[in-house]
Amino acid sequence: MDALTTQTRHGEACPLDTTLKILDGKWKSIILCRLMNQELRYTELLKTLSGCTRRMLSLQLAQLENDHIIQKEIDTSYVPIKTSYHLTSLGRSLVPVIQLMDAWGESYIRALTNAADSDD
Amino acid sequence: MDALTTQTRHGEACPLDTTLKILDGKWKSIILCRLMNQELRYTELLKTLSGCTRRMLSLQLAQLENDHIIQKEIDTSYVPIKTSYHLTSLGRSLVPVIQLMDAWGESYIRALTNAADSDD
DNA sequence: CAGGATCCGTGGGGATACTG
DNA sequence: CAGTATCCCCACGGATCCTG
Repeated sequence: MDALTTQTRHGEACPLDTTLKILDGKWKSIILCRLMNQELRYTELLKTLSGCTRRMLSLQLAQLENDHIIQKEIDTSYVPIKTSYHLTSLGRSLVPVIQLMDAWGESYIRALTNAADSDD
Repeated sequence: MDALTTQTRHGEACPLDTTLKILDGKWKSIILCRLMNQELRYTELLKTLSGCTRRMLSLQLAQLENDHIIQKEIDTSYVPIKTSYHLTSLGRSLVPVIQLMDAWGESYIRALTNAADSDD
């Protein structure tokens, strides 16, 4: 538990905060969900993220790549350049964490729903 | 894995995103770390968060309370009002999630450190 | 002691246009 | 196709002051 007592977001690295930083950002988590089971192209990804601008997608992808969570593959062999994104091994190691967070979110939502039901 | 395919942050609830929203905020995660093993007073908490303004602390605490993660106790029995904060049962259910995220962050940092070492 | 109200700056993100 | 560059706005958060 001592590792959790660090200062956070203002000085030295706190492991928990590192994780949050990597996951945070308007589209990071859903992008990771999308890439969890498959490789995807930039435009493919964009189409699955309704509401996300290209600028935003670029920024989020750049950050994830910079954090070594995803990797970009560029195919310049023919004219319309094709790029694709897939998880790195580090990115894959994040999957169980994401799954637990997702599971907790689910039970949280359920708990609140039940509480609301039994309330009024 | 289907639960992870929701749209995120713009429409209906996505469990993973729910978790991120609850944890996100400049001081949320570290506040939870602080309250993990003990109940703390407002000022006590503030002292452990160097750089956090009182306004910020109030906002973060209000959000956590609103999300039913922490609970506030007010003691009006004597003049300088004393309030204290502690985790709710929902908040306690978050602890294992936080621990996994922290553990992953730790291994992530280690991985990057090693990579940097072997690099240059 | 534990906040709330107000004022204000600044940077995150949208819209749009341009490029290899 | 897959981005980058520019402009611009508003919401987040700091500083300061007020209150039960």
